[in-house]
Amino acid sequence: MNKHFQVSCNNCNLDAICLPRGLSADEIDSLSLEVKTNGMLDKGEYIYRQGDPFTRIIALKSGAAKLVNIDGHGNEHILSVSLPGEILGFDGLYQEHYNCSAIALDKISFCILPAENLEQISHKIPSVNRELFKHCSDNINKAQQQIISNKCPADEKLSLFLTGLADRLHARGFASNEFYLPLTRQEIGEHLGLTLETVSRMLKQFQTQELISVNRKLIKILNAEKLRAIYRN
Amino acid sequence: MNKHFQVSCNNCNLDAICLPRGLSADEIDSLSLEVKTNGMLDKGEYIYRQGDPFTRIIALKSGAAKLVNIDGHGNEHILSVSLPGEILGFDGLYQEHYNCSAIALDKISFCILPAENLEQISHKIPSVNRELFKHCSDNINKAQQQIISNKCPADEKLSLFLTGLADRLHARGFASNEFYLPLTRQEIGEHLGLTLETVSRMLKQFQTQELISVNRKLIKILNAEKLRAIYRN
DNA sequence: CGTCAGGTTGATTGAGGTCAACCAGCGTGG
DNA sequence: CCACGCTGGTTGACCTCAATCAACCTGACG
Repeated sequence: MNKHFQVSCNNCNLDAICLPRGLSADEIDSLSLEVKTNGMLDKGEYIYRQGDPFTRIIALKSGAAKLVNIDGHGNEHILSVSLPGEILGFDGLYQEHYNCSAIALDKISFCILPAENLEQISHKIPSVNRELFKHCSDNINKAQQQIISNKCPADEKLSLFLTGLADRLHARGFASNEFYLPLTRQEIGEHLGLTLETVSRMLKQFQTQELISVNRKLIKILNAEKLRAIYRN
Repeated sequence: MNKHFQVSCNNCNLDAICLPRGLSADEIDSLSLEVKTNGMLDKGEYIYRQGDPFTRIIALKSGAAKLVNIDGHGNEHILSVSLPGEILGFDGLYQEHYNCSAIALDKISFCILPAENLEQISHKIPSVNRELFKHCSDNINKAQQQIISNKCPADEKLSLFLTGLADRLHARGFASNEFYLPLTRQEIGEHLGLTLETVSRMLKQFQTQELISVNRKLIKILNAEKLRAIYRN
């Protein structure tokens, strides 16, 4: 029975968050056969590029990535930060070309669902189809939250960003009150619609309020309640 | 052969934009059997409500709708304005509850794809499955564009909003240089992240520059080129 | 040790929010 | 038919938050 010696869906520790969520053992087995599990990239490398033809859906296994769009003015926008268990690439389905670039923030590993297999997998395993839709819907929800949080003041933006990140890390079994944030101040700003100076000042402010402590890119949340409360006013 | 006397996918004038896009005649026939085509609502009525359990996907047939999310502060955010041929409701798939309310801006008519039929349709007609994914992806793309355009100055926001609307109307065969915008200044502001006063001032500015003319909610685009150029700086 | 990217801090400015007054159109009821 | 109130819209004065510009600091690395 031990057909798969590599780490794959059926022995992956992310099965509760990633595509296999809610699938039977048999279904996960079938899924595993279609998924390539050997994606690896170093920090700064591209998983896919804005404008590239759509060739695959990606499941992030370890590390983190950013989705970056370059607009008509040449300005970079970080649309989202992706964590292990999240599925990237749905943005490319509509126009058959990716709408943004996915770039590794860390050394990352990931699984690949080739576009040409998508239809048959969906057809063969209806529950995978359902999960793909759910992840797609999750992307819509996250983007909508992003739209909303982009309209609030700088301190609330940063509070939402940090607590949101902590929650997502927690859901994946990582430490959530102390984590390494693999983004520069510039990048945090590009994500939240702020300048790097404002990000720096807000982080300082949170530190003097003893809500967090910051050591370069290591963030420690000291008072999660009060940090969350910033958004609620 | 004339099995369907009601307006349905196989005799709908939106087939090139809506779900039937790219389907064969037979496939459209099968799809028609699963879709309820008799949705009707008056201005201000809810198609679905934020928090409601996910029960259906909606295809807007005529009129316009807004997607509204009410945030933790009680503030309304208009996530998008929907036009005929667009598919609403994917936001509810992930959590099995709608993430926002869909509200008629006009007298509208729409088609309904009941959630309980979704999986079997997708399975029976793979090309419908593909189209559903594409529309889902389109939603992601539009949300991402929204995130980006929310970061630019007020005049660029309004320019993007008006030209984007004109383009979408044009693609649906409507007049695109003169249209009725069924939103108050307040609502335009809630969509673009501006106050109603700023919206009013920007509309005025565009009028004095003779880019548009405004009569209450009737917008006439006088100089599309220059209007577009505002975004490009 | 010099260089350079990333980060902090301060001074100044400006776009857009806020507050407030006022106006236009419109349905209602005396 | 007009007075009334009400919603939506416009306009002006003022203020605030975060952008901008600039100087300087820090740690990593060749």
